[in-house]
Amino acid sequence: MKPGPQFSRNDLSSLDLFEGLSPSVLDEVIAVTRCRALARDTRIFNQGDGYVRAHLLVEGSVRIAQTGSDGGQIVVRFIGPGEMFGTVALFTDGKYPADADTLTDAIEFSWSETDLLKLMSAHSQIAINALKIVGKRIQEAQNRLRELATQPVERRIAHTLLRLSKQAGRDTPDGVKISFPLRRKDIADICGTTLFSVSRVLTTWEKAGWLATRDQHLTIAKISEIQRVGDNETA
Amino acid sequence: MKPGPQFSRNDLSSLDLFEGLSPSVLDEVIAVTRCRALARDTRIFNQGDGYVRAHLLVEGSVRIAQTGSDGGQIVVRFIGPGEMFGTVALFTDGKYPADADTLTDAIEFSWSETDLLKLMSAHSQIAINALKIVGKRIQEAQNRLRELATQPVERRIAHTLLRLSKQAGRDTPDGVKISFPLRRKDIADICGTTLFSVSRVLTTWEKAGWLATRDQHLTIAKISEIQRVGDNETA
DNA sequence: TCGTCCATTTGCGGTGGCGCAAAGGGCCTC
DNA sequence: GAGGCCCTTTGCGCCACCGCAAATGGACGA
Repeated sequence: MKPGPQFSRNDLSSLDLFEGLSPSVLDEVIAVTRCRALARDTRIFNQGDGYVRAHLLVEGSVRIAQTGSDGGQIVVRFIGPGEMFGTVALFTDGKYPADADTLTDAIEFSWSETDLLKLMSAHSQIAINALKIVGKRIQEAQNRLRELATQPVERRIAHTLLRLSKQAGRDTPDGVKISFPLRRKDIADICGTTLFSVSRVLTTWEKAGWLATRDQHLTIAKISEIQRVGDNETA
Repeated sequence: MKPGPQFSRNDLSSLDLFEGLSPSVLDEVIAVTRCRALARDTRIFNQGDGYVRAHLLVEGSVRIAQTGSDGGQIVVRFIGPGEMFGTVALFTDGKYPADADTLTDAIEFSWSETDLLKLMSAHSQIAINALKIVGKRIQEAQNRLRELATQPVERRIAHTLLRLSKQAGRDTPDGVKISFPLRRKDIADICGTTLFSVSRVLTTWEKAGWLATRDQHLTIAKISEIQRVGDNETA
């Protein structure tokens, strides 16, 4: 195990990637795990970097964003505690396809490509678990593609908020609070529009009392209303 | 091996999914492979179907399309010989996320979820190969997302044609011919626009002598021009 | 308490591309 | 060879959405 905050088998066994592994295998994993603490607004890796590792966020939040050869940018996804990131680069061309930045102070585990490959070769369960994770990501990406291609901005924003509250929502007295710090620009980059359009829509919803923004954090008071906008065609 | 056209180890060993396997393992695979011949315009599986198999197209072409709860439809991808499809459903919720239709007469291999899972558990190389395949798909999906979110229709169409010619292009005296039968509507559903817009753009390009449509097949005479439209911002 | 910085809001104008309707144009069937 | 079917083209009007500029509003630091 490499330097960093302490952790135990339990920290790993609860993760999707290492589900169903015996304690001795977990120990093997731990032996090659690197653990790091990261400050807020740190670039973890750059799009195009060649020295690839698989990452797992233990604590905090991370934004994965992709920039095109023109300036065009999208947020691929936000990462919360317990989620993997930077794994797509593994086993393909060996280059990260996007940038990763911490939005808060964070703690991550990571593994080198070769170490992880050895682990997967020896323990196919890990590879199968990884397939499950990547499969879900693909489904999500395909749904976003369909939304982007067929639905108007308002619906897309609604779906984005619903997805985010499912991923990182915490119940509070005021409603469901999304635990990522979100700027308008971030939301725009997720659902493929401009921060202006997002601002207009969110302001409307805010005035209607459906949600509130405080301190770069969104709290949704009336999920059902958002859901209605997302589903129904007659806004 | 289940009934159907004959095939041998060689047919499998050249496939990405079974790369690097020993002959004896290939025999194991063959033992649980189902092979089918399919007529043109056959529905292979429906979005939402629960009885899931992993598919591999040996010959012909298949369109994977997703329909939303509203009528909105997108083409997720076209499948050519040697490519896998319907694999995302495995290991996730066990339901196909899209429809699959043959565009031509076709031959496919397929495996049941449980058989494939057994194979992967026993031979981690298969699982790792699958990860590579799925990883590429995710990268492609992310690139499409960015394009859809940031680029105007003309550029998206250009990129779509470039991708298709890379995937299924064959050199001919007249240029690169895309071996899928493509209707305007298909192209529109790939790049998130309407068949009208596609028609307008393609007509322009056709008049410029950059490409030709014959018999539902596209032949690109001047790839470089298409490339220029795709890359450059000043059309 | 004031000034600076950053994020957000809001107004206004322009337009890309959608939507529909109607007119071609192949191809197949009878 | 006449009719029907499907795909495509083309014209026209319109509207959702973008793009910019300027105003507003906190948060932070001196």
